[in-house]
Amino acid sequence: MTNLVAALNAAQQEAVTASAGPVLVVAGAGTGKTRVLTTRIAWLLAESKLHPAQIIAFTFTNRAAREMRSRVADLVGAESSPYWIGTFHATGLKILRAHGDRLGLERNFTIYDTDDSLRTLKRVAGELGVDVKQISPPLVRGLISRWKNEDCGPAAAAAGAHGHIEEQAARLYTAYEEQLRACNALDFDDLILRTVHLLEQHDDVRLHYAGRFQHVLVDEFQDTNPLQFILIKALASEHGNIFAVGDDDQSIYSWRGASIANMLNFEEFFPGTRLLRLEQNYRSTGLILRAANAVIAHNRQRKGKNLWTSGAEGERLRIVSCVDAEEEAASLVTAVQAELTRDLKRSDLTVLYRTNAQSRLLEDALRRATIPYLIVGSVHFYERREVRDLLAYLKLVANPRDLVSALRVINTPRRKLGDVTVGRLAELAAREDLTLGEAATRPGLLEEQLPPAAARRVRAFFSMVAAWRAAEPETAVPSLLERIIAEIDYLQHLAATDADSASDRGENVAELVNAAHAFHEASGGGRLAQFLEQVALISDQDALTDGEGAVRLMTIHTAKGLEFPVVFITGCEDDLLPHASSVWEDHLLEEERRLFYVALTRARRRVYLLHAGRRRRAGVYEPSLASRFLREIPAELVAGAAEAAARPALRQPAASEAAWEADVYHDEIHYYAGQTVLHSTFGSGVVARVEGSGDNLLVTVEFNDHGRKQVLPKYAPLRPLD
DNA sequence: CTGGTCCCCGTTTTT
DNA sequence: CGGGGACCAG
Repeated sequence: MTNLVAALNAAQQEAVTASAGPVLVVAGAGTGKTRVLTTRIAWLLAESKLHPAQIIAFTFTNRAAREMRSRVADLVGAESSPYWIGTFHATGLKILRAHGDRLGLERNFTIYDTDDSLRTLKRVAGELGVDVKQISPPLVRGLISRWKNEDCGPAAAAAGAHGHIEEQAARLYTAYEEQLRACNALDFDDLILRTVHLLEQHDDVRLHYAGRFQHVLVDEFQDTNPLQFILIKALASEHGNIFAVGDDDQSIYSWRGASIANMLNFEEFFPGTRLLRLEQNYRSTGLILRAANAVIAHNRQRKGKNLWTSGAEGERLRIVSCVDAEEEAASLVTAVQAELTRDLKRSDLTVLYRTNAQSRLLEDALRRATIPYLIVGSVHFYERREVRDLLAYLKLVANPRDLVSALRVINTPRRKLGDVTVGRLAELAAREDLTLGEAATRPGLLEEQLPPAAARRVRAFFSMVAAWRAAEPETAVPSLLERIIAEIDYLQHLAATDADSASDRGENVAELVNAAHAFHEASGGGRLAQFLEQVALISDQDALTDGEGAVRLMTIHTAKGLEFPVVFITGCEDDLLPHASSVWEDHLLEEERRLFYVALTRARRRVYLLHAGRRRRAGVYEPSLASRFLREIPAELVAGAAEAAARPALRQPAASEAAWEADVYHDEIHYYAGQTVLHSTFGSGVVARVEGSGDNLLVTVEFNDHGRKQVLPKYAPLRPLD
C-alpha cells in the first residue's frame, strides 16, 4: 500500500502510518489535514486488515462528514468505506436510536432544535412565573447548553448556581428537562449528553461499541467540548487508539463550550501520545502565510507553529480603507468586478464578515451591480417559518407527545383556537397526564372547560392529525407532506397572511416538498422518522448550494475548512473584528485573532482587507477604527500604501487620508502619457499609453525595473507620483 | 379572538 | 432600520 502514501510529504506519511495508540496531529491551515485523515483510514483498512465497521470518525459539520466519506470512498471504494463517519450529533443519535431504550427513551423521540428549546423554555418560564424580561430565555438556553456540555445536571447546576440569574436558570433547567421528557424529545446537546450517560451507566453498551471500534478518529479536535471528549474517551476506552487532528490556532468555538484545553492537554489525558506537526502549506501564497503567521504570533495560548510553503510569494495583501460601510460595499463591488476581469469565475470569490448583519449592505451593493451572489448558511432553509410550520405538522404526526409542535400548528392556519382555548386544553391534558390529542378525543373531557363550538374545533383539528398518523405507515413521506399542505390549505394561508412574501414562501414550501422527494428516492422509501432526523441535523450549507456562478458570502465561522482563490475580509474594524464583546479579555481577544487567522488562511492567491471609518449601528452612524489585527500584519506584506503613505488607513478619522486608497478603487485618477506612476508590484515607471475607460481602462507603463507592461488600474493600483 | 399599533431591543459566531 | 413581542381596541 505504498502508493497510498507515496504522494504525501514526510510528516504526512508519518501521521498516516503511525502505529496504534494515541496520536495528536497538529495540522495548520491548508497542510492537508483532511487528506491525512482520509488516507489514514484507507491505510488502516488496508494495512491492519480492519473491517470498515471497526473504524469510527467524528467531524463537526455534515459538510466535513460528507467530504470525508466521499474522499475515503475515492481511496477504497464505497463498499469498503466505514459506516461510522459523521458528526458528533449524528453519531450520538445513531447510538441512541439503537440503545436509547436502556435510558428509558422511547424509540420515536423527537429532536428539538434551538427554536423548539426556546419555545419550551418560554412556556416553562410562564408556568413557573419567571419574568422573562429579567431572565431572558435565550440566555437561559445558553446556560443550560453550557451546563449540559459540562455534564452538569439540573441538581448540580442549582447547587453551583451563583446569583439570582443562575439560580432562576437552574430552576428553569429542572422544569425544562421534565418538559422534554414529557414531550419525548431531546435537544441537540442531549444527543451527546445522553450518549455519554448511556455508555457510562451501561457497561455492556460501552463494551459493545468500545470493543467493536478499533480506531477512533477525530477531525477539528480543537473544537471539541468536554462532553465530546468524554464520548471519545469512552469509545476509545478499550484500546486507546485515538487519532486526533486539530489546529489550536483555529479554535473558534469556545463560546459553544469547545475547550482548547482538550488540545493543549491531550498528552496528559493520553500518556504516550505521539505528537506530530504538519506545517507545510499547500494552499496559500508565501505572503499570505507570512501575514497569517505574524498575526497569530501575538497569541500566547498556543502550541506554536509556523506555516511555510515551497510555492510562490504571490501578491501582497490589499487594504481598502473606506469612509463608511456604504462605501465599503461599493469598494467591494469595484474590487469584485476587477477580479472578474481576470481569469476568475464568480465562485472563486468569497466575501467574509464577522456577523451576519453585515451582509445586508454588501448584498444590496452586489444586487445593484447585478453581480450574482450566494449567501452560504445564514438563514437556514429549515429555520424559515413556513418550513418550520410544515415540519411541525410532520413532527406531530410522528410523535403525539410533541407539545411544542402541537402548540405551534394548532392555530396555524387560523382555526379560531386562540390562547384561551389552547391554554385550557393544555391544562386539561396536563391534569389528566394525556397528550393534547388524547385529551381532545377523551369523551366529555373538553366540555368541562370549553364551550361546545371550541370543543368541536379542537376535535376537528386532532381528528385530522389522527388521520394523517393512521395513514403514515403506508404513505410515502412526500405524499404525506403534500396531503397535509392541501388539507390545511397552507398556500392560501400564506397568501392571506402576507401577500408580498407569499410567493417566496411558496417556493420554500415547494423546496421542502422537493427535499422530501429527494429523501424518498435516496433512502429507498424511508420513513417519516428518518426524514425528520435527517432534517433536524442538517444545516443547509448542505441543502441549496448550486452557486457555481455566484460570488459567495458567508461568516468567517462558516468559512472554516474551506478555501478560495480570492478572499475579501470585510469590516476589519475594532469592535467588529475583534468583536466588541471580546476586546476586554485576553482569551476572548485571542479567539477573535484566531478567527482573523482563519479568515486569512482561507485564501489561495489574494486577500483584500476592507474597513470603514464609520458604520451604522441600530440606524446611527458610529465611528469605527481600523482593526488592531491589521496593524499586526507587517507593512511590507501590504500592497500600495505600504511604503510611501505608511498606511494612513490605519489611523482615524479616515475621511481625507482614506481618500488615497478610495481613489484607487473608485478610479478617479486620470492617467496621461509621460506621467510617473508607482505600481505595487513593478515599482515606478512612466505611462506610455492610456486606452479605454471605466472598468476597461488600460494603461501601458514603461517600468524602470520591469520593462513595458499593460496594467488595468482597476485591479492593479497605480499611484501617480507627479 | 383577531388584527392592528406601538415600542423595545438588538446582533457573534452553530450542531 | 428592522423584526418581534406586548398591548389594546374592536
